[in-house]
Amino acid sequence: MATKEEHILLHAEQIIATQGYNGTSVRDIAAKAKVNISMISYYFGSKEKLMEALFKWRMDSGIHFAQEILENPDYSEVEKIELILYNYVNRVKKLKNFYLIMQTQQVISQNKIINDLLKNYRLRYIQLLQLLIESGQEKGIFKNNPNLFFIHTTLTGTLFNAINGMQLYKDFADDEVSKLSEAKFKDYYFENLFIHLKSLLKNLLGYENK
Amino acid sequence: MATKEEHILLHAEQIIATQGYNGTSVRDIAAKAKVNISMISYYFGSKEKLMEALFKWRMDSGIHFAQEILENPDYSEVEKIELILYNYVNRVKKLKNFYLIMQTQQVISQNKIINDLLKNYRLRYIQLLQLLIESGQEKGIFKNNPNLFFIHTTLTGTLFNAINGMQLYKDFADDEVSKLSEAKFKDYYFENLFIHLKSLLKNLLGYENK
DNA sequence: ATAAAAATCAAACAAATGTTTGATTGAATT
DNA sequence: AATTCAATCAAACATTTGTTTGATTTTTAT
Repeated sequence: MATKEEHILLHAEQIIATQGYNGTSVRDIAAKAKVNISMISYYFGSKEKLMEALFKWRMDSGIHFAQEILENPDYSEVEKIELILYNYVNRVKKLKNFYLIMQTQQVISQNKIINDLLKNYRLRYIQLLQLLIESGQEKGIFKNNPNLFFIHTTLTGTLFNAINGMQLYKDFADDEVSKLSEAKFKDYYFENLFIHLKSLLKNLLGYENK
Repeated sequence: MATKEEHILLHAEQIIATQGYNGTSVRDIAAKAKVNISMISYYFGSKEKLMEALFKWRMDSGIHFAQEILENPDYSEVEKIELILYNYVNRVKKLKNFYLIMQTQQVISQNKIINDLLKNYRLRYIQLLQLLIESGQEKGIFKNNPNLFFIHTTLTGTLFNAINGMQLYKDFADDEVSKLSEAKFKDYYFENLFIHLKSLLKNLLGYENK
């Protein structure tokens, strides 16, 4: 994708994340990206197609990493699932704004293309988990047989919900933590989030620490 | 609250849940509720104040039940926390549409009153969990000391995310389940969701089955 | 039955919306 | 240097938006 389109998408993402798709006008986007209003139609065709372009752009690179980990024979099942989880957490941390948009679009999107992208994203992630968990169960590494679908619901739900909760977490943290810089606090927050999610997985699947 | 206002709120809730606040016009609401457009201003003052009224209306009855359970000396900590969880799950099941709205507003709301309501709702729930967990830890019923904030994030996140996943779950379920009626399937889904959440809590807090 | 109050209505309002137009500028190609 | 193509712009467009108006109907109270 050309650099000008990315420039617009980048700014659109920021503003749509905080105001929502319907709460953001093409004039808002144009102003934020410092381009003429007509450039949105010029580059994307319409506001709706800009949104579709944003989703295609951001979701493209999504599953590849996890797929590679899954096929790598050098890792154990425990290592694989924790690596995939770690990657997921870091992706959400890095693409915070996009995952906020995903969260709202999952509820209210009427756009078929976006709905299909969202559905496929979920399906692939669940199937990936399924392969990994079944493999671990066969080898006796995972002792439990939990509900696959709800595991995914919990991982994704916790991650999504955690993005909204960052500010509130600061109020709960002790003085040391709340004095951290914005970036340092973000690191701290997502590190603890990862630890929490790891412990969830460990209990759900029933495996021992390495 | 008078019955006519409730009538409007009820229909507004339905349509805002599927289209979002900004994606729903007062004409949409008026049409759905079969009232004249000007009735929205007449009864609520404005579209925004209608939204505030919806939040006040639905969130009012929220925490009372949990508070009563907490103060009841007849229950053990394990019973208390599972009762509160059960009540929470059923509330989400019953007020599905409102919790969908909550989910999106948590991300994009610019309304101070709604933001404050949402924040207080979270805070009270976390504090309630804190009291319960500390009490259980003192008595040695809860063996672990997990991150309180992230427990709440997981419970709420799982529940919220589960609302969106209901349809997808049907695709994963076996024939028997997918043949169920809409209402029966909803019962089945939320029952399994409750079991899943209970198992999460049990592992996180570290207690044994009754 | 009459007066007062509450509820409903179609119509109008200004403002904001997404998109298109047609002219103008800039860069690349011949 | 002339021509072609891509990019940018201010202005205009038809709709849709939330809200208000002022008249009319319905309900309530006297």
